[in-house]
Amino acid sequence: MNTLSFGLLSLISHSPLSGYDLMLKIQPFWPAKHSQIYPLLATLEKNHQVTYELVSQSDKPDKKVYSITSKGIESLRNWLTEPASDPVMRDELMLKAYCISLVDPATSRKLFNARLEHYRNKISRFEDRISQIRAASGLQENGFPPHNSPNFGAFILLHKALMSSRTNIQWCEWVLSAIPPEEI
Amino acid sequence: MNTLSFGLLSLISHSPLSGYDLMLKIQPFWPAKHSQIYPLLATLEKNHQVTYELVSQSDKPDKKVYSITSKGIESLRNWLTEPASDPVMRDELMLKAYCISLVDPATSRKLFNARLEHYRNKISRFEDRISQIRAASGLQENGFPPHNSPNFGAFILLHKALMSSRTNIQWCEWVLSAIPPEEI
DNA sequence: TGCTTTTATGTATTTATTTACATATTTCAA
DNA sequence: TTGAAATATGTAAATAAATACATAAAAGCA
Repeated sequence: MNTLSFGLLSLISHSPLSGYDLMLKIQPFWPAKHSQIYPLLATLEKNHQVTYELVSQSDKPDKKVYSITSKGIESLRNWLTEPASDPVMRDELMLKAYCISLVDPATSRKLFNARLEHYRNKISRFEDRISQIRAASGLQENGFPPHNSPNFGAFILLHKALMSSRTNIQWCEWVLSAIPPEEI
Repeated sequence: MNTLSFGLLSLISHSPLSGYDLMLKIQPFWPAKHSQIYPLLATLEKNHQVTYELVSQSDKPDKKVYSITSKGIESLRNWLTEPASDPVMRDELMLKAYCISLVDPATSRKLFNARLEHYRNKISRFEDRISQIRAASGLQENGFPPHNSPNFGAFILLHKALMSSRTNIQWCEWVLSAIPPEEI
């Protein structure tokens, strides 16, 4: 069973989800296309880690909603006792940054401004969802959901995403401050 | 030509490097095994983006040292004008964090303490290398290498790595502060 | 009515990446 | 002196991931 399979199990452990919903929801943590997800769900079902229910929808196409089994929960508990492998980050901008001195300041600025936009767009979504969890859990300023609450995981992940985005924005702005302004 | 090929070109554009050196050097930006790198270098050479020189060593095995050609530089300049694709981050700890409420605080702590160690180990190496560049370029406190200097790229990348590591450490410590202490 | 988008699920093919297999030299430690 | 580790280069096989192919229902628009 590969990491993505455990990731799907992890999401399903919170609440039943369709393959399509899983595909959308797992993107921030472990990007994957639906073509990778559907076959893994079929395998998880074959191994009795999950079950699914066909749900007819009148407004949208029908779907399969997957739920975790007790065997699936057991798999997750076991997986959690093993150390997490190192994170893998692949960012084309890093490779471009290394040889950025080959091009003019205008070309350079474009790259970092685009990335700045990328992170700014993400940040507002994270802030909204943190507020939602705070409200739903009745938390004050610096409060956490309890460690044994399912909200704990989502809460700390949103904070990580928010902190990382803010740091990346700071970095982009710092880099842009060192690129000479375009002359007119 | 894929992203890794451009990454190799980008590193070679600073100074000639062997396949083995490239493999070691590219890890922080675009992890890759030597088995992926050697065939790409052969293709780059076939397309006249790089040339290599056989270098005999008395203390170590002989090696092929690759240098960039003017055609290679042209490829890089062209590539730099295209927008950088979105960064891809895959972190098993994020998937584990999402269902962390399934396990006891002790198991939970182990995961985050291990990750804390991971980032602390990285941070000291980055600080050392930033000092090296500062000294070599004769820079003061808040100074940058000039935008058209090859050092500019390495300098901003090291700062990004340092800033990200610090943020990740803060996040791990913040999470650990919310996990109940182990009872004895 | 025909066109696009979103939701929904799947398979086939190609590309990217990892792991394993293979070889060779030097240094260092048990 | 045998074995491990680092340096060095390569290929083969397996797995992971992306792209493309395929179908379909509903909604909204022109």
